Amino acid sequence: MNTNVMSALAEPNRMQIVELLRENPLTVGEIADSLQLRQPQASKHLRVLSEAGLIEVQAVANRRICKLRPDPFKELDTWLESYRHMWEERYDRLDDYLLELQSQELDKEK
Amino acid sequence: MNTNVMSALAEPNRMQIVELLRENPLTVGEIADSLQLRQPQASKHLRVLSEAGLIEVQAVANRRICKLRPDPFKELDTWLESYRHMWEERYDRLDDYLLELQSQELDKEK
DNA sequence: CCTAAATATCCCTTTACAGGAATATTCACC
DNA sequence: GGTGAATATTCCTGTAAAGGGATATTTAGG
Repeated sequence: MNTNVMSALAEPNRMQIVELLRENPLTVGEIADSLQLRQPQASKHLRVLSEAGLIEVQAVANRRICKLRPDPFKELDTWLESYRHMWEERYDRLDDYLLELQSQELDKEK
Repeated sequence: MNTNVMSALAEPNRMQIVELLRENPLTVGEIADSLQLRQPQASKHLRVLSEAGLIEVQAVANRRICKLRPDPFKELDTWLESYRHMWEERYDRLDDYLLELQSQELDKEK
């Protein structure tokens, strides 16, 4: 899985930006206002989100409209797919593992 | 969404540990070997994963068996749910937003 | 008890990154 | 062309976190 996406989302302000943009696209200024960020910090966070492919930015006059890109979310969803069996089926291979460890011990006896 | 989980997964080695543990539980030493990590670094990464709730550790003699916990993955899945409409339905409210911006302009005219 | 294996912790150094403040850039509009 | 609004960029500083190395801790086994 792409850790760039993860680190982009690991910063609380950026996570909030993403959750804001879930509703609808917003300009840089609107984002800064909503989250009580200074404009330069908002711009910096948006750049990180953009480089991670999480948002795309469209210039309209002297504003930039930011909107989410579906791709990284799709990828996250696909990635999660391989973990879903953990809770969808019974999944606790710990017992098996303990047995396996034990048999390794037996092997060493020889 | 919990950014602790995100930052835990943002570190490439920890992401690899998680993907390793998807297969089956493993001891600290096995993880270190698999990923060519020195044992102290492996322990440190595992502590971070543990504090984020991503793994649980069970002591068996002088080994620690690490296994994934489903909860954070479930939460991630739930969180993703609210983004799924982006690709499952047609979702491009940019046009709407541009119209909205325009009408704000018109308001200013007065 | 003593030893070796498995693991955790500590200290140190380096690096990445977030925030603050100032400044540069771009654009619409008069 | 000059002005102000929206945004980007730069520089600086502090801090958190990762890796390396050494050491402490726990446990089984002789």
